[in-house]
Amino acid sequence: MNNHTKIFGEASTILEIKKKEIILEMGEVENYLSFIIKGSVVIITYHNGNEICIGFSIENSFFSSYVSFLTRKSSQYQVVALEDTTIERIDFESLQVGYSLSAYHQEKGRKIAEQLYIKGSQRAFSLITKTAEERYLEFIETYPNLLQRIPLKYVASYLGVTPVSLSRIRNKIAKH
Amino acid sequence: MNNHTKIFGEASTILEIKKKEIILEMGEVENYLSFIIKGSVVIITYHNGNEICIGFSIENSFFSSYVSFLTRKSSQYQVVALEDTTIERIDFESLQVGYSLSAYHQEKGRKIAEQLYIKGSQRAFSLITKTAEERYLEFIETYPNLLQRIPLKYVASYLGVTPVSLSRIRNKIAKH
DNA sequence: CAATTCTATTTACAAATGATAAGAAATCAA
DNA sequence: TTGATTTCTTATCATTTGTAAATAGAATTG
Repeated sequence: MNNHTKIFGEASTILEIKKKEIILEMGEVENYLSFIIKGSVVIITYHNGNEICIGFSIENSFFSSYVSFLTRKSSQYQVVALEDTTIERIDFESLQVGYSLSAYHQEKGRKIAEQLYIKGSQRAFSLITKTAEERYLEFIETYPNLLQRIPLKYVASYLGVTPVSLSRIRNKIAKH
Repeated sequence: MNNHTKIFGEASTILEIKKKEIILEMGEVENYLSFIIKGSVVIITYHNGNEICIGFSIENSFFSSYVSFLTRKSSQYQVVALEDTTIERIDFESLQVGYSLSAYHQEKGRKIAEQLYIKGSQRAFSLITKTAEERYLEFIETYPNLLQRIPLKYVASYLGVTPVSLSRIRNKIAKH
């Protein structure tokens, strides 16, 4: 990963994270906007004792507990590395300094917000319009081979179903 | 509405829309980012012949078929006025010109994207973590008295259930 | 390598939601 | 206002999904 050109410029830092390492705890304020150079992370929350997967990010995409980052309030989510992962990240203050320096940085910040909006919006669209089975097939399209890289239980809660239900869906599809 | 200070400045226009009027057709490219001065709009799509409500916007909030607006691709959504509505809106080109003129405009654009992200993200969170009943109660909290202003069927599909199911939920709540 | 822990599947039953149809209530338009 | 249309509720039955428990399979750790 030596040929990675920094996304955020000088103010950012490169970080290596081991698999299963917690990048952000629930309740903390998210202080970073991050870009994945290699690996994958999952954003999780807990509800009635169940682990619920809010979203994944893989190489060449941004992640953050972004609402916490934007609002400076404590995060509803935990962020965990699913594999050994390398990220580039910039802290909130440095980013604001960047914004204040130039329209270029403002534009970059806007485009990241827009990109994250598009991703989140497609998620909500799927949850509303599609069945669990359709969402599973869509997941496979969107994240080819991620299925082989991470535990199924995350995929299940990401799709909004239990692991048991996902198992039934996979079984049904396999029978075609 | 004469005391409305323009959000987008000179390049924007004020528009009055009658109830039930279609502001954007499905398949068209969204050319505006809009701010509601008075009234409400609903963003709709159709799936398997069913009308599905993607989201509402009410006075003092922004709306757009935003993914279409950002990507310049045809809109998956229709936008309709739920009541007689007054909006201020700016077209894509003018907004880009604004962006190119100053960091101030870039910042404004970024903040709108962030605000829309936060709204969308809370939606997905609710769909994943909450039951239909909980989402209904949350809806009432988020949009007090909107229930009295618009047809229930939109609320149902917004919550991700059928009108029949919503009716059962309301019945159950009323019995407490 | 063995033991332990974590994941995934399967089954049986319960609960929630969907589909359809019928009728009541509300809204709209002439 | 009156009739027509749209919206909302209720009932029935089918389907999906959830819960719990048992088991099998993987992965991890010492």
